[in-house]
Amino acid sequence: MQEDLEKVEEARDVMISAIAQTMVIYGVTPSVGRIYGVLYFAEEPMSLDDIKDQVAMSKASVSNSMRELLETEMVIKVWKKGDRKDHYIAEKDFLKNFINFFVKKLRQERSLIMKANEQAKPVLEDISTNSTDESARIAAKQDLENLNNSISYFDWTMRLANDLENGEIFKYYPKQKKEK
Amino acid sequence: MQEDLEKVEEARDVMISAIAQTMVIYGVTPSVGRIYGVLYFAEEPMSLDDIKDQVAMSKASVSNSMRELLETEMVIKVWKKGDRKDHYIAEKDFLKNFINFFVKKLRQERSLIMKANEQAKPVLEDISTNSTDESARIAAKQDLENLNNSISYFDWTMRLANDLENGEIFKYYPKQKKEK
DNA sequence: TAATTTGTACAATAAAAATTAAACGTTTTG
DNA sequence: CAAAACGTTTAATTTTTATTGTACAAATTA
Repeated sequence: MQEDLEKVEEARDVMISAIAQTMVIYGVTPSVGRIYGVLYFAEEPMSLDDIKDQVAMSKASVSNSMRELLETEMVIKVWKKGDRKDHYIAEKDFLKNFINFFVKKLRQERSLIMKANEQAKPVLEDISTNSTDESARIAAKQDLENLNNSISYFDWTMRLANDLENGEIFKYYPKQKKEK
Repeated sequence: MQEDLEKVEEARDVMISAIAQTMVIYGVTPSVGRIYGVLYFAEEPMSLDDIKDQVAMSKASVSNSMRELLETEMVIKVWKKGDRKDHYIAEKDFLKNFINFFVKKLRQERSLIMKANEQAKPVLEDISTNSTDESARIAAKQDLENLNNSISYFDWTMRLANDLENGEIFKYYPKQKKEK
């Protein structure tokens, strides 16, 4: 059957679209998602030009997208002997991708808020104990409490992030569903 | 001290900016983040107009932002007796917000991919067993394997999402850091 | 019931982001 | 060493997204 290969291609396109849309949910551009999808189904490493042809984008765009995918480690670069071009393959382990992506966000979040907290905390502590303005004292105390709550939130997310990263989480949530 | 209140205001602004930036990481617009930040530090429920004045945006914009914040349950609507306007307060529990947001994304992701899988699976199964075209059979088999891997990925994320939602996760990752 | 107030919908505008074409610096090849 | 091949950078363009002003419907008030 000549058309069977085409049918497989069609099925792949459906799945590639779904993968791209999924990635859009998490904030990447549709093009980046599409490229990852194409690489996901590629039977062998693809060069920039291979990808460019398949997704019909400019080389510059593909190059930028690849940088993003490499940064998040959803794609890795490989060398093909005898070929000067860079080649790329998709990291197919969704769980690994998910964890990479997610841990990065959690750390970024913590870093942002903690930086602000460190700036605000001494000011608020000073005012909450020393100010002669009662309303300022009250406001400062309230804010300090919120601030401390946020710290314990990060304590929690960091425990989660660490266990996601080092695999401890799989003690509680094993990868393999029990067969029956 | 007259200026102490101003210092508290400044400290709040720093933290509001950090909160907004954090939310941007997770894909919301800076304006939405800013509004949440303002509500986070509000001492009482605020009306649309209150918010509009404080963030210097159009009423339409604030209204749209509120819809988004209500959908993700980061903000809730409350009624103030004797006032016709709607009033809003921020859900301050970061952990709750995080879980809400996150579980939603995981479910959305699963739904998208599963829909594509359901479309592709029967086609691929047919080809992989019945096709007379060997290369099509091989490709289809390969794709089916990937597809099954993705299903077990979702099995995992759904176990996690459910436990996040129903609080079981706190058995393994308790909220309170042990005091010492 | 007419006049106000409130929140939202909608079309138009403004702002931001992604995409491209062209130029550039490196590296490789002949 | 000159020419060609790669991949990236840059500035300009296109596309997308967010924001606004205006108009509207529903509810309230006088």
